[in-house]
Amino acid sequence: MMTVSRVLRGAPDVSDATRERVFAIVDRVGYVPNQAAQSLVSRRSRIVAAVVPSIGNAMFAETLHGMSDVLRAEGYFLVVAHSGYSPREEHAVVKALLGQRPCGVFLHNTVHRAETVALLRKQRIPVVETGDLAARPIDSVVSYSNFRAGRAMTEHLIGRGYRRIAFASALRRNNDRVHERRRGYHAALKSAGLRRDPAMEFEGDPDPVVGARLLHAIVDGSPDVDAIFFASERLAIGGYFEAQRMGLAVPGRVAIAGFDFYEATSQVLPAAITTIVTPRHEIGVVTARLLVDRLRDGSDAPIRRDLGFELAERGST
Amino acid sequence: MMTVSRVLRGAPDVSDATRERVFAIVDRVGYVPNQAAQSLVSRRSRIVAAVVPSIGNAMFAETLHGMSDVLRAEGYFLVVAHSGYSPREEHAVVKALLGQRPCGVFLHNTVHRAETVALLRKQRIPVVETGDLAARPIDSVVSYSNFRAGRAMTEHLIGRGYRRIAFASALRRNNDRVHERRRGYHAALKSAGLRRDPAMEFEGDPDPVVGARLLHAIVDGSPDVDAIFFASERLAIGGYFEAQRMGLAVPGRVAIAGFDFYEATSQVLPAAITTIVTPRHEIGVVTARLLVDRLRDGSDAPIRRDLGFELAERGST
DNA sequence: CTGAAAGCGCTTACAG
DNA sequence: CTGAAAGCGCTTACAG
Repeated sequence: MMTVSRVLRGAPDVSDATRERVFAIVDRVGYVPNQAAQSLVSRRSRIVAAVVPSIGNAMFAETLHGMSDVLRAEGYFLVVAHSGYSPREEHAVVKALLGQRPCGVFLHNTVHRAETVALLRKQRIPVVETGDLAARPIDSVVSYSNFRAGRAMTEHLIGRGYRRIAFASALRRNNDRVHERRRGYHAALKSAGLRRDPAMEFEGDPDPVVGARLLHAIVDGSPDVDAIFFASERLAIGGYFEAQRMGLAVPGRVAIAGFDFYEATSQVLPAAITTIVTPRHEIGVVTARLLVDRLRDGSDAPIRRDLGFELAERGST
Repeated sequence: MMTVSRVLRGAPDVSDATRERVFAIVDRVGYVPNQAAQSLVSRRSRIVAAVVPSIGNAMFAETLHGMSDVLRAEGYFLVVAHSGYSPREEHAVVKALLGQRPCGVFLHNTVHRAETVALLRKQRIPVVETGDLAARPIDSVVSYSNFRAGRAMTEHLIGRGYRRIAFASALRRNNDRVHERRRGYHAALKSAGLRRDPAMEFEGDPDPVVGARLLHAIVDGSPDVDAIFFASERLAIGGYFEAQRMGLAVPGRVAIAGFDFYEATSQVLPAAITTIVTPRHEIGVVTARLLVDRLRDGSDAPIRRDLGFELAERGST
């Protein structure tokens, strides 16, 4: 039994002849070691737990994809769960996942309940957060800055000569990402000497239908609006087509900017939508590498990685 | 120790006073039972393994989302991995996942290597496949019929008076879903007395840029084409905008039909794209329920569920 | 280079 | 209603 264990773990001190016999038999009988027993006795699992707000959301799915690419190659497993954007559910999910004794935890969210933070800290395992470059992460953080991205887009619009810039986003409650984008929008307005106007700020479910409704409401309510920064791509796409339906030229009558890469936005006609491209896949890859490296080294120094973003200037602004 | 075990599993035969003491202490110290030990001794894990072609693809992510909704509520965990559309990698991934001794396996694919089928059958655990209503599944199958969907869309086009209908899809190799859609296309042509024309069939990476290129090639190469059935939504969206760029009226000059729900296709102007809406989320929910029910009953009767599809008729046809 | 002993953290099955 | 014994399938640490 010990010899099989050694061979499968690639330990030295096994004769070539024995090694080959073991491999042959393992192959023939289709033996796959029981990971539960392995992790019980070795006191380390190969399970990484990931909690995202929604598994079905392509943005988060892309990051999970990146993680999976690396973890699979390194012999780790990815257990996923979603919180439905609720800190309360996040806590319940994290607690349940800890029953698997994961060797690392990934949270696509940086706003947690105090008890969730305490629970995770107590585990003494690496925890990586993303979603925003949080000022005070639980442990490590791999992200881009929503504040800087929101500011960059607003500066872009100002640079193009727009002065009455509306801001429309997903619901801000419990959503640090959106909150930070809005802070960036405010910061850019301020440095340009433009006044913030609460009547130019909107939020709603991030759905194209809502985006359409918001665009309509904004243009009707503030006829002097000359640009709309949709800090959510699904709102942007809905707003874009609503502008077409209303016969408003984009960007002639109103410029439209989005946030995040949503494939269709680069395709739409007559003008593709200017947006912020975030490194979704890379965040997953870097997170997984960081976890794997730390488990190998046994290091526990928190890591902070800003992977940046790109402002894709297109015809809509 | 036994008493704590009983209380946490909700076993009877514990006095109320003891039960309360146990809960109080468990809460205070934040005790979460080690699932590895549980599954080792009880010989049943609470892990469901899911393999999809690509985690980042929104279609598959939506099904995983549905599974996660149910599994989480029932106390199960979802371990996900992707095969990159490769049967060889699928085999490696399935084998690795079996090390977790999952209580059930989900495969978003119905074309496997013989050794993968054999390996899974040997485990004596429920296996659910989806992607297509496979004729000979490993065990259970929860899906819709790509053949019927492909036929229904082609019949729709014929019913609208189109006669020279091109078919463009993702690469067919190792992709039963696309293969079946094409069979449905052929069946509909045949019942309508229309001739199949190999020069009207195309495949390529399912990317909007490829869709644009294909539309261009089809219209140039077969000037008499009057409809294009893109059996992949990302191709459809690319083709749709390319038609606009080329100044071709849709559907006046050429009708365009898609496959699968891709949010933007319901938004585009001037005409939304006719498509097949598949029950992605429901497939996940039904799959998870089926797994949970079977584990509870101990039944091992294979189940076959056809969840159907909807043909969403829109302006583009 | 190979193997026997001990034990990871639980639950099953049995005794009281 | 409560608890002691045995053991799940492995690896660690030690002996030869």
